[in-house]
Amino acid sequence: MKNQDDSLNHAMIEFYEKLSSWEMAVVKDKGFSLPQVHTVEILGLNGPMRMKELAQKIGITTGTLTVQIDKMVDAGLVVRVPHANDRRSILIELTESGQAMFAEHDKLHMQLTHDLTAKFDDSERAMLLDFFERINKEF
Amino acid sequence: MKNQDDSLNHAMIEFYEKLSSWEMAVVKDKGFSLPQVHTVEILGLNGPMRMKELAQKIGITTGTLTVQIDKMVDAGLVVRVPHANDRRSILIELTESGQAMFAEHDKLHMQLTHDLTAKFDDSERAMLLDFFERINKEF
DNA sequence: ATCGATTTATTTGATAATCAAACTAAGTTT
DNA sequence: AAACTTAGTTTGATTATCAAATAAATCGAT
Repeated sequence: MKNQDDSLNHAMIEFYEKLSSWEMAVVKDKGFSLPQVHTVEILGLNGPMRMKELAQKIGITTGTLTVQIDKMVDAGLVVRVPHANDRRSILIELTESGQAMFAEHDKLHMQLTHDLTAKFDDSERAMLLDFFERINKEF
Repeated sequence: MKNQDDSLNHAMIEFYEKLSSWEMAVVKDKGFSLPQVHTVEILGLNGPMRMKELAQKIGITTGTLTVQIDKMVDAGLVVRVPHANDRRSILIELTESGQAMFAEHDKLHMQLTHDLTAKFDDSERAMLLDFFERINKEF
């Protein structure tokens, strides 16, 4: 099934490109930069996280992230808290204001998700969720 | 079904974040910048495109894109060709070398897609493709 | 236990990406 | 044809990014 694999691959890439473009547009409308929103999004979904892990998830170096986090601390979005077991590490955590920003951004995503799957029936939507969860597990 | 909608939304975001992270890592390994690969990817999937359309898809201004395309022309990845009907516009088109880069990058995506859906059976994979295509159509 | 190697985060200096605004040229409208 | 809009480029300033150097904490192997 070479052709179908190709189609699936390209459909997936197209989805990624479109979501990426949507995200850029949404971010620019608000007063925040893409890395900042990205950070809020990741912390909101996964909870507090070490610098290194966060940098890997975003796909930037820790040096770059340090600068970004500095700005976000100044903006009151996140705080640095010491790591319980490893004194080299710190955890980056959303403040209440950061959580509010996550909630607001998440709402936009929710609306988008809703729109994109408007023509799906309940069982299809459940299947789509199952597919995404299985794919994410493999990642 | 508020909870399920939430789950679907977050699974979708998680997928996007992971794909985004994967893309960053892949790009950095090669000698090219993210915008360059992004451009090649979009042109490879959609064919030649005007500056404005390309900028919108990437999510940057045309001013920024002009600079990027300059570099990519120098690198031999793309060419500017005049638009047939509108002399204000130009089309950005992949060169052979650009197409080769797309093919190589696409291969990596293909491998990823394959790995992520390794545990899917044929009918599930077909359904996933159908879902993605319907979602992309709504975007 | 201790010394060397590794890991974590930060800092620094240089480069690259980005934007907004001004500009040129080509199309569109009235 | 004059006024307006659109497409792409240029410019000047800002921001993001990296690689490499640094400092502190942990780990590992003797």
